[in-house]
Amino acid sequence: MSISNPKQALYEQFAAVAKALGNPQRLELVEHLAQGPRSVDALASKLCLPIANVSQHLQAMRRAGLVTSERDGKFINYRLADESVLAAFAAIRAVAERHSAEVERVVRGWFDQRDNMEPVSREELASRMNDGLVTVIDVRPADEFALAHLPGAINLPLSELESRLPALEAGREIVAYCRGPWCVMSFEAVAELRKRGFNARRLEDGLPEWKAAGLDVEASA
Amino acid sequence: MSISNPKQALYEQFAAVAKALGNPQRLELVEHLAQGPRSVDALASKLCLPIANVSQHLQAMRRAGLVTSERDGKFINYRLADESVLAAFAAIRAVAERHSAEVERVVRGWFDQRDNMEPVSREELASRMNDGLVTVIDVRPADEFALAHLPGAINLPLSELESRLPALEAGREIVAYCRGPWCVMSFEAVAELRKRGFNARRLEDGLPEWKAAGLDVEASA
DNA sequence: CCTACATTCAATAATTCCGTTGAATGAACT
DNA sequence: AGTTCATTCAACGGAATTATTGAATGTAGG
Repeated sequence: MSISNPKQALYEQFAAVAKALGNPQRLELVEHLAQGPRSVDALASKLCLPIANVSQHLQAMRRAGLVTSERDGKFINYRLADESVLAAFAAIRAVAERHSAEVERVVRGWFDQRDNMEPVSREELASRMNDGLVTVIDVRPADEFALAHLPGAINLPLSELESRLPALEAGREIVAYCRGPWCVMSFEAVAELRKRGFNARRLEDGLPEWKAAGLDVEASA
Repeated sequence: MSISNPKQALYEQFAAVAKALGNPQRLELVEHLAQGPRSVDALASKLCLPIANVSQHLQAMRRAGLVTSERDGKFINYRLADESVLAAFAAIRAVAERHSAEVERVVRGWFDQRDNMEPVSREELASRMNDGLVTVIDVRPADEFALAHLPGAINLPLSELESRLPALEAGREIVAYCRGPWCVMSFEAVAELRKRGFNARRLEDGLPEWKAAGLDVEASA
């Protein structure tokens, strides 16, 4: 940790950032924070982890400059430091996608039939939405939906999907999305919907990427 | 390492990639490999590290899918797996640049005067080169220069810079580049040239970024 | 002031990571 | 076959990371 050599000091800074991203739990925290600011407590219950554990991870990420925190009454809200953090996450994901047979394997585990599991791109969805050709469902929990969602999307949390299936118009194309490209909820939703005979596909990305691309989002009152 | 939960399995894959980048020495290896394929031995002597150490780092990176290796006679050449690795490195660098006061501090250590230390962008340099207005110097060691360099650049390794200064036309604008945006050699070169009264600036990026942008490179015979 | 509650801190143990050492492998050359 | 040389392997110790526990801090509200 000596600062003698400036070149080494630089690499250590860069490595510190990568190291802060080098943990599955912290990556999951990033994905949740990409939906919007959250308190330690809220994150802990989403991830089903001890609060102290989450707190420490968040502090580690703060030290590396990934997140910032702000007190709000009794709570402390963490948020992503800036868009570059999400970009870094995406870049790492891209490396993993190209290499890792494991990633492929996981995805295939969801779909026996690999045909037409291709996700819908942002651009494609945006144009279909304009034409009113598609029902967009947001499978995230209601609280995340309330903060921001795609315009016109209906909230159908995974836990309630089965019971609320009758509300969906059969035959109409359905596109499901959730937190991000590898958030498993939309995979599960599409698998479930297909099993029931719906014409369902997945949005390639999640809400954060949609927002980052400068497209409109809606918020509930 | 259990594969029970697919969501967790994904995050672990992603984390593994980030972890492989989360070490200063490995990042330096990435930067060198970005110049072109190298043997373990060549990398070890560039970084001044024990060979076994470098070998292990490279194997860790190979496990994470960052590099691939190929035997060539007695040597084993490692190379970056694909461009996405360099993109991930750049993304991490970007996070560090936004946050880290330390990064700022290091850069300022080189320049007392902060004015006109702004780097030249790729686009700007490309157009000036077309107009023949600028002398481009490549301050990397001769072997790296030989593999690939900017068209028309002259090789002036940092170690020989002082002795070969007379070869430079005074008054003409000089742009120096090296391995990448934070490779310190070009910082040092510019500082030295300025001290001698030359009108010198740094290219914002290094050779790998130039190549990745699809611009032309030259190679020596 | 006292309580409730969100968060952080401190201390611990289990695990993993890192660098070093010296031996083993494997290809090229004599 | 035997030698040389690049690389890898195996094993060790020290350092850092991680999850867990329980206590401490600090804010809000009665």
